[in-house]
Amino acid sequence: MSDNAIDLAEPDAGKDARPGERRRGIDRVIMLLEALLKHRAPMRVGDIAKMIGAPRSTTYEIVNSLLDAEMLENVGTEGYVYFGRSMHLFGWAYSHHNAHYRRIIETLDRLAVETGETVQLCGLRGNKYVVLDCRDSPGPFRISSDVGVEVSIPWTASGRLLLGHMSEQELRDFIPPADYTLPDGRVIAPAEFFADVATAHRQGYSETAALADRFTWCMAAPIRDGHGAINKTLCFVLPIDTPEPRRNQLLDLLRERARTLSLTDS
Amino acid sequence: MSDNAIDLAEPDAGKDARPGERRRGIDRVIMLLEALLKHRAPMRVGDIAKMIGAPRSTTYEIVNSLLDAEMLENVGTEGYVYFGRSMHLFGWAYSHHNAHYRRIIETLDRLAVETGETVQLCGLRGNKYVVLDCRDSPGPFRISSDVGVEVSIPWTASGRLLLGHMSEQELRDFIPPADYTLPDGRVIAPAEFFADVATAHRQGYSETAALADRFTWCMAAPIRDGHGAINKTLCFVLPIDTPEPRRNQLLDLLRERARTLSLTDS
DNA sequence: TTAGTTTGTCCGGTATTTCAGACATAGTGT
DNA sequence: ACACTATGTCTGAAATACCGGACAAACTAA
Repeated sequence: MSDNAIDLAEPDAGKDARPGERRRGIDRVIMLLEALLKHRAPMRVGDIAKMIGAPRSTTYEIVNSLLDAEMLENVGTEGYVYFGRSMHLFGWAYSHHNAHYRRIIETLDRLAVETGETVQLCGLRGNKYVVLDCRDSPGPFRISSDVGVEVSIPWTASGRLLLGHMSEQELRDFIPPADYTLPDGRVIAPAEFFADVATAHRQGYSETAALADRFTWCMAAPIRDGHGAINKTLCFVLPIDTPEPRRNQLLDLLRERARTLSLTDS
Repeated sequence: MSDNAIDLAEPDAGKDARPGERRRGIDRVIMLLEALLKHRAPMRVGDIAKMIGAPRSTTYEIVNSLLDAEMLENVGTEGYVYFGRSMHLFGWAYSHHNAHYRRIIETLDRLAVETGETVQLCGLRGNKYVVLDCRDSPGPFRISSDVGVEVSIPWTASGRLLLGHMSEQELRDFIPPADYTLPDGRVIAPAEFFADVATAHRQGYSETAALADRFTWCMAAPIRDGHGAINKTLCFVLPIDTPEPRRNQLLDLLRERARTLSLTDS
């Protein structure tokens, strides 16, 4: 209890964790990996068991299987486990299975080197926004956000682009109401957000200033797949005081590069 | 049958695939992911079922669960699946969970930029050698080897370093006899290999010329963990005709950088 | 057309796995 | 010393996940 490894403060905790319920090993594995990703640090088996609501004996069994497969590995002196080498290889295979993704990563690298700013590749995961990859600005003011951490869509510029294909009703159904509340307590009016989405769709880019936090100016441009759909965006995270001429210059660059990466014009 | 999606030509195929044997879902999942990694391309559910020796109905069930979790995703028009977005995130979390790995990757980048050669980060996976990450030479002669593909240890320079802590008897037990046979049919004498391992251990680096293929000169230097053990190596893959002065210069650079990355001197 | 193959789904039975709980051991704090 | 908590392993028993097989639909080839 000294460290709060378990955060049961989740609003939706215990959603269907009725005790005495038997679950499949596969589902346990999925929950375990998601829990580990959310926690972002090695965990002990006991804490994993509590976090995913599984019996300890079952958790040991599963963890040992995954350790054998190197999908997890022991870290630290004892008892802590985290993702293993196999996961790296699976993830690498995912990233490189098509030439398109490789081109995107190269562009990300080039943008970062040329501008010295923080650049991100963003997408959706379920009804949340995630950073898929990033290159942090080398400057002293490092505004970094971790790859893989789920963020409410309305907090982000990219989110406005990624939802451009949805009708207002679909948006209403898709976004959890709680996600309109910003970290500092302010609330975005849904109607305003819907208008932003429509604007982003029309303009082909999106910008937000001091939204998720007070210090950043974000701009995002869409990468379209072969069907014209947007499921990834390229994005700059700038200090809020970046002068307007430079912002515009960066926006043009971002849009041009994203257009180059797109597989359709539309 | 038009494409050979299933390669049952594996020498160890059907090792324990006695029909009528029931297996756990978890084990099926592990086998499935390994199969996908080995195949290195999207596969159809039917082919996966054959490759891992599972009933089709079971395979559909498992694949659908993994699709829901985004650990797999549909690719192409229909029926093909490959690793999904979640895998990328899990793998990314693995790569960055400690500062040490990040430093290693930065060094890899720098070495590649500075020298223009192919640089690799290598390690073991079970009793095979794998490339964990690489930066390919930008030149016209691209000697690339895929991340994650398992290779026989005796074929590699890094392998000789990674086994430095083993006794001759341990080496005998560890290496499958078939792994001494090179791709072109030549056979490495085990005694010679054991001597190489000892030499590499003593020298603190290892070199091989025209071993796994006729065109490459490989050199590897050890990255030691906090206990002095070697579980990763830094490695150059050079064209075989690289002049000796340059080779020596590169070897010095490689050894210096690997030493910098090591957490112990030993 | 027919015959053959593959895909995706569904269902009932049983071999197996998950579960709860106990246990020894180790650590912590008073 | 004590009480308390957590770890890792084992076991019996019951719930159920996996399996085999059947089925319709789609596709191919002759």
